[in-house]
Amino acid sequence: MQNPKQKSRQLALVDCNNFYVSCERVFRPDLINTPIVALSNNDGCVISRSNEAKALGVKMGQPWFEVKALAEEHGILALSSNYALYADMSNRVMSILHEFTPHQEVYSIDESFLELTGIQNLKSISYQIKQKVMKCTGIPVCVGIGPTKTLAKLANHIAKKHPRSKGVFNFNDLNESQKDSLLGKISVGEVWGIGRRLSQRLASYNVVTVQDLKLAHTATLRAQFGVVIEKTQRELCEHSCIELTEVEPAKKQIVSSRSFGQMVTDLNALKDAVSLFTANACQKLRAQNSHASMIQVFLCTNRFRPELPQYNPCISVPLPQPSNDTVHINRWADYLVGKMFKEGYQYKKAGIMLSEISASTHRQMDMWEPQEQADTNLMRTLDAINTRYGRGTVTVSTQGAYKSWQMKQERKSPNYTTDWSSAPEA
DNA sequence: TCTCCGATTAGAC
DNA sequence: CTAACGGTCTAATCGGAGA
Repeated sequence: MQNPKQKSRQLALVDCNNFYVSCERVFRPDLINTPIVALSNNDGCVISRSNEAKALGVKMGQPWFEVKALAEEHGILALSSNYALYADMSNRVMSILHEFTPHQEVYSIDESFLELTGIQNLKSISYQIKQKVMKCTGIPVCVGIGPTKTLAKLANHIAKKHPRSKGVFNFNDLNESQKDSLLGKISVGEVWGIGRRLSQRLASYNVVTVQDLKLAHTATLRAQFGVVIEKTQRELCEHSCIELTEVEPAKKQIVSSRSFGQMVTDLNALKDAVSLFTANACQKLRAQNSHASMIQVFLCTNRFRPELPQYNPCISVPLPQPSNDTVHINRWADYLVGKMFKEGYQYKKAGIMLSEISASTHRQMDMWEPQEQADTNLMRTLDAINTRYGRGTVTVSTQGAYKSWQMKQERKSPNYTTDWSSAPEA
């Protein structure tokens, strides 16, 4: 029996356009019409493109060195990613969206689902959302509305793609035959949850368009592709199976790792790098009020250079008791790096993973090992300073090895929103 | 045979 | 001049080990 309330559900997916690039443009309005891209860590790959850059054929995820010639030819400007800036802009956008409904799921740095069920004149509300976000943050967004998350996502895709929609598309406004014909024109790969591999495999079953997937034989689909796709199909049929998650669940594992700007051969540099990763991972752990009881540390050589000797060691250790103390966990991490390290390899990446994560509240305390209290105060202070003045302001130790592994970021914009000294001169 | 576990796969952004 | 290719996270699934 279908719940009649569910039928009239109105879910919006608000997605920022070309988010990282748009953030950069807020502080560099002179770049409004130039083709620009933002690069991943180490200036490795293109991860955000302005419309002009897309039009010139720059692909998402493309390695920068492949794009370089094209970029020089057409004057495409590349910027190193500035996550402090993007996170800050994201927070502003998300809090504005929150003003339109109490029921919001912040799905990613640039997307939010909003429950708008029961609200009248959705079209006008959607334009108000767009305008308010633009006015208050300078970030352009598109709004897609549908009866399920999957359809809201698809509606957003349509809003982005068709200029006539002016950035807003409501799937619920269509009649049945309009829906059929529209879904028949969109390829399955555009559906949330259907990636490249699945699209390819689906094609061999003659499932090519969204409409094909909607009408596919459910039992076969499930047998061949699993439960996830069955949910997706139901969502396309307007049966909501994926709920709004308004409170972000605590992470079950926390990884902090990074490729280095250069190859690293020195043990102390590796230890230095891992100690910073450990500090970041532990801060995330404390931010969600958790403790971890398993830590894993890994080193990697450069897999893109198969002619060089390869070595990718990885050790995990269970902690005697759960911890979120940077100093404590770093002692283990440091020890593990030393244990795994072998001369004669050029290391390109390292990292730490914290797992077996439990809530701090119901942590088993070991009655024979008191102490701790002093350390948690230290950690609180550390977090406060780093939150106030930026990540990495205070770290556990670094004897200057930093520069030998530091990320390559040759094209970073200033920290406009988090650093006074970066503010443009009046 | 059942269950548990780690590794692998696929997807998102 | 050359070499240069991200980082997190989750859920499902699979195959082997052990009960």
